[in-house]
Amino acid sequence: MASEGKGLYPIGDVEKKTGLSARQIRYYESMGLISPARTSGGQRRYTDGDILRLIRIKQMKDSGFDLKSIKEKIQIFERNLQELSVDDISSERAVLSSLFPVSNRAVLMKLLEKK
DNA sequence: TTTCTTACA
DNA sequence: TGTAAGGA
Repeated sequence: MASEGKGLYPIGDVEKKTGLSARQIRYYESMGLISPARTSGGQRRYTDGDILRLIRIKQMKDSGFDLKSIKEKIQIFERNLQELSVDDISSERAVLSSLFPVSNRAVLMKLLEKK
């Protein structure tokens, strides 16, 4: 990739890593699903977390969910994630890096639970 | 060359 | 969602 190892990637790298078009990535940002950083020149810079988030969005999109549903799910997921105690999960990274793992099905259900 | 915004034969 | 235009 153009910026391997830095931890921040331009949109071209994100297209390759997520399989989403730059058009879609920018559109999702306008819809409030992601908030990438900007360089002084105005170019977007995505973190690994942003990319993981986009991959989850793509999976839900491919599963037939509309953007509205996806946005709600992610907001619920992340709001609940902040409220989870260390008793439920080993670490936040473990959850973020695992795209709906079967081994953590119970925790996943808890994260997606509507409050 | 890559990315950005705006706009739609 | 894709793509063209025009600038950075």
